[in-house]
Amino acid sequence: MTFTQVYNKLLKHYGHQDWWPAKTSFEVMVGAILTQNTAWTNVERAIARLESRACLTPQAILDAPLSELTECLKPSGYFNLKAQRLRNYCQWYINAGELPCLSCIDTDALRKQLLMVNGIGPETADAILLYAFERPVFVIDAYTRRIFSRLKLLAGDAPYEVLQDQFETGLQTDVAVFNEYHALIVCHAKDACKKCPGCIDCCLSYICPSCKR
DNA sequence: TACCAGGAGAAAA
DNA sequence: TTTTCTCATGGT
Repeated sequence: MTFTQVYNKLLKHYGHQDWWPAKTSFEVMVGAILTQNTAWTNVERAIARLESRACLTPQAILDAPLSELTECLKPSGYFNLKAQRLRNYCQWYINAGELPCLSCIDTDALRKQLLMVNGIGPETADAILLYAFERPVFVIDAYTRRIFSRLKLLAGDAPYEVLQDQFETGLQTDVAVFNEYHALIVCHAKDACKKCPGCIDCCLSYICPSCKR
């Protein structure tokens, strides 16, 4: 099976996902940081708290007392860590001139800048690049490693950039496809057999070796 | 009760 | 250089 064939099967099975679930590009950025090792439902609560306190702008996040910021972030877990990471990101974002200036920067250069912000790793940087800046970069997450190593399309333990390169060369360079594909992978992973975390359901013609479903 | 969730960075080996 | 530990809440 090829990357394109998997994509087509997932799309046919689950339909369009309409990602990223956010009202603004800055909200996408905030969500990308808050979702680190955290279920999205908890991130939604934290974002709602930020919004209710008018803290959903970069300057408001920097101006808010740390205690208020951590209080907003509590539902998403790691609140002390994420408060600092969010502030680091907002400081960089404002200094860099925000969306109008950053939109003019080459994707590779922008990615390097993002990775220099403490708290922004490869996956978070790529989620921001793809879903907020609409750049054609493929997001590799734990689900992608698990599913595609089981399909024997990837080596699950390979470095992040190696896997990303394999995806990007195996697909047409298309922001819309990269956007949809990652969303479908997450959707599929959540839908997979609950008794056997990580197994792949029948829509990919794979029988879980543990549960024999 | 235990485990997992849309990771990243620091510390230890 | 690679592996392990820490951060933390909420749902199942």
